[in-house]
Amino acid sequence: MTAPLQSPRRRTRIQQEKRDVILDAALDVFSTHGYRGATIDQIAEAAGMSKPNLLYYFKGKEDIHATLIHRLLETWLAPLKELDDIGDPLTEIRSYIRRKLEMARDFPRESRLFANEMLQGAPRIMPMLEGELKSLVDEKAEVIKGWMRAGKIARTDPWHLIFAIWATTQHYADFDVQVRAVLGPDRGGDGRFEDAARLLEQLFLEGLRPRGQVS
Amino acid sequence: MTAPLQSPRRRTRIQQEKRDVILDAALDVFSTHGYRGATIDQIAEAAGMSKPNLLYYFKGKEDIHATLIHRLLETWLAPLKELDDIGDPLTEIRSYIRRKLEMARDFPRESRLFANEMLQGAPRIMPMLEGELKSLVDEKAEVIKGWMRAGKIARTDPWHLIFAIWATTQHYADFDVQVRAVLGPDRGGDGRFEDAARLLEQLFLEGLRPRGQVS
DNA sequence: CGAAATTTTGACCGAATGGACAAACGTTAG
DNA sequence: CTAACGTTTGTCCATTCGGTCAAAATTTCG
Repeated sequence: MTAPLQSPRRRTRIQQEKRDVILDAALDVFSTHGYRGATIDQIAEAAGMSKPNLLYYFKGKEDIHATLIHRLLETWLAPLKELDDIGDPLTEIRSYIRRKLEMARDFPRESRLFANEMLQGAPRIMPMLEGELKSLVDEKAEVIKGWMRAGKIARTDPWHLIFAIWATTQHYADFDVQVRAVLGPDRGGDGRFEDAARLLEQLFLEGLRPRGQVS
Repeated sequence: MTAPLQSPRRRTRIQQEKRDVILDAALDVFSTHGYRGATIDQIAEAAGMSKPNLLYYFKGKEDIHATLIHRLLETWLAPLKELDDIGDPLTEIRSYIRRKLEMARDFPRESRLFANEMLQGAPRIMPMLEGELKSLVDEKAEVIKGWMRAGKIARTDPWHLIFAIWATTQHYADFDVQVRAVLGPDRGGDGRFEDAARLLEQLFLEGLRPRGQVS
């Protein structure tokens, strides 16, 4: 009867478990149908419980989605944060690409949830894009610029470089169906991520190899 | 009273016009909310007509969406088809990137409609992906392989190379909000496509510059 | 055990949804 | 003018939607 939702501390272990089950089911539904296309009934069924039961754990559709988005963003920016000023630039970039590609492989639903939000015009996370995300990217762009000034990598636009890394890696989560369909049953298996990694490493590392100007 | 829908030939000019207005409105709605998230009322309002009036021109929601998808696919594959065996490989690839980037700039809604379909698992165009698209990509991959064998460009996986071009260019349509937000009001203006073009050309052309093996 | 708290559910509600229909409106050619 | 055809809309319908509620079932704990 009492509402277990607002209190900062989740009480029972059951509550935490059920919330996780719901969020997992909701991630399935939201990531494939978007916010408006998803229904609570669908989520409830996927979570193996009745709709009122689900609404006992979450205030409503919006609440579930917000929780999901919030969780997502925490892990989403982690790889970029790790991009470090110390260490060999090209190694750093290769590591970043690797990490992003692993995320596309291991958390494709999260990637699609994010993509859906973008396609809809990011109505729920616009402030975060203009705030936290922009700050982080600007900061890392400065790091990359430093590498360019030092002649460690070729000069180019750091922001668009980051976009290119995002685009190419997330593509394997967001457009997974297309990738599989085009590669066919033979090459579309688990090996596609290694193949992608090879191509992307060559592309970015060779594309960024320093040349020309002397430091 | 008579149904003007099924006959292959559209009769009046009014019918053609109204259908175009509806499709334009529907493209807005479907591309931002996905199939399930879009509503006929929404489309009708965006098209400036009543719902029954809209349903006079199209059999239903499915019909509108199918027409839209069908139209989209015709123009979507055109750039890749133009990728030609004749001509300098690097120039061909640069042209292809340019064309794809122009499409992201000029037809972002079409790109988002396609992206939405992918996120949903491509339920309505799976056969086309495995058929027409795969054939075309396989064909062009052969062309690219020829260039590699001839030592014109560096050896790499042609399929994933194509994926990388798709991903990076369509990113500017599908993730437009994010790109704008991160670049900020100053750099997020119209110039972002030229900046993107520069980065992508450098990335792909330098990343693919032939080296090592002699032909 | 048994009482209190937690969890689950069936029934229900108003609003929105995709769609049907016939009546009304407009246009045009004889 | 008017009959025929094309176009538009108000009304209606069954279903689904997000969400509520009180009662029932279950768990927890003294």
